[in-house]
Amino acid sequence: MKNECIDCVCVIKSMHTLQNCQVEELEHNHAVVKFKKGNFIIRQGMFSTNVVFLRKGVAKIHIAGPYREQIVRLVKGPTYLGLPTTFGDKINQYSVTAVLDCEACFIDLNVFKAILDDNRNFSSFIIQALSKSELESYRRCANRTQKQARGNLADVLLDFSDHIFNSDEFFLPISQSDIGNWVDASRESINRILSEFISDDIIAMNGRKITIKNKSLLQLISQNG
Amino acid sequence: MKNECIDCVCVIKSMHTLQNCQVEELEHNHAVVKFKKGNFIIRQGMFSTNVVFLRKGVAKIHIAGPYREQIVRLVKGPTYLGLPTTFGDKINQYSVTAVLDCEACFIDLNVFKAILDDNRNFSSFIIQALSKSELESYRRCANRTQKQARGNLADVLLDFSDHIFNSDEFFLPISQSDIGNWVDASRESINRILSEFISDDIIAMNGRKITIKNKSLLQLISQNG
DNA sequence: ATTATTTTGTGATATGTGTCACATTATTTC
DNA sequence: GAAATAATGTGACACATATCACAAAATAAT
Repeated sequence: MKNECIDCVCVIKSMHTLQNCQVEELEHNHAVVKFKKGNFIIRQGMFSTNVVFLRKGVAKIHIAGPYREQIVRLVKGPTYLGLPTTFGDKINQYSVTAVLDCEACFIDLNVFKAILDDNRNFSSFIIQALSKSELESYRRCANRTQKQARGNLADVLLDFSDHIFNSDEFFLPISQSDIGNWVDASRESINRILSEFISDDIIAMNGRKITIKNKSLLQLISQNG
Repeated sequence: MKNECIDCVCVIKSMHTLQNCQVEELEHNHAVVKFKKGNFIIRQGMFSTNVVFLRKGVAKIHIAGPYREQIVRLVKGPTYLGLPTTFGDKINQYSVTAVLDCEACFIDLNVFKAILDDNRNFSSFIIQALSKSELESYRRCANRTQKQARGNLADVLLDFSDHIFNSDEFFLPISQSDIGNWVDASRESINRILSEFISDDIIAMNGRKITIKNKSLLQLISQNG
């Protein structure tokens, strides 16, 4: 358990000025928790005084919409999870659920803030992370609304392949209805398009195992709606 | 021109620790520029070493999508404009266009960063602003995708009335096609729904002047899709 | 003022996808 | 390992909205 924080990516990245005493303070004010897939890591509406750092695993961020839960993004550790939720309010503004087994580090908010105050590199690291994240949501917005289901599903598959699993062969971590919810399509549409992709020999499916067989065509579909 | 920065909302908010020398440094490293409606304030793809603070006016943030420009949000001064764009990259990642006459303050990025480093209150103010902004985009995402055109248009009208103009009577600052683009509907649909709202006596229109006549009904429509 | 351009208004039609319905697997759960 | 629950497959159909096609206003440009 020793030196856990030292190994944390975000700590490493701002190591040059994060003093040993600060690392130690982190060390004594955090708790590493494991989550099996399907479990909540952060729950909308709950009171919280922690910052959460996702060390390992994949999780979905979802928020209560007017009718149903809406998945807004999928994240992969290592990354901070609860920054936007934690800074505005002490009540969590969205939920995070593990879609694969996860390991998360809960840091006391006050300790986190104190280190943020003491350490300019750390705070600028956080500012950059938040900025990137917002940019990403702009891009997603532009993509999702302009493409139709085929293109968005292609995007999701490419995202899994390129960013989450770094392989052309992977197990779908979420159900088809979740994919549908995420890209704003019905479960049935996702299913139909997947079959279509299979019969067009773009992918192969074996249960939830997906093999991308024609990536360039998939990229084309992703681009052309 | 003196004491311009002192009057800036963001400066005021972090005044307790922003030292006079810092304000002065801001004072000497910024430029206030006026924009007529329709003009670019920030242009995607352009090199920039400034942080932009929108002092007055209303502007739209839009980003190049796969097919067309996509409006992602409307903002009203006073607010920072280019934070996400400026921190990741020196190339602007999206555009901002004045939809009403605007007044923006261009601050040198290095000066801004230096003050950020020196001033913990200021940087935590920025972190909070970014967090809020990201939260907002989650919420918008959940709303837009789950509601249909009527509900989204109702949202837009309420947003104008409640947040931008603070009045039940206002001039639409953007065209119907822009509204359509923003809420992911066609110009024609927006037009038809507006007519519907008029004949249902929910709003009145006189050119671009809108009068909300039945706000509670509008709120109902906003909630129920 | 007169032309050019952008916005708005409205029908007719096409179409992508949602919804419903039900059968068939997988996967939990006890 | 049986029962219960959740996740898939796939057809038939409905429907919200996009698209196309023009006409009429309203703005902007010369």
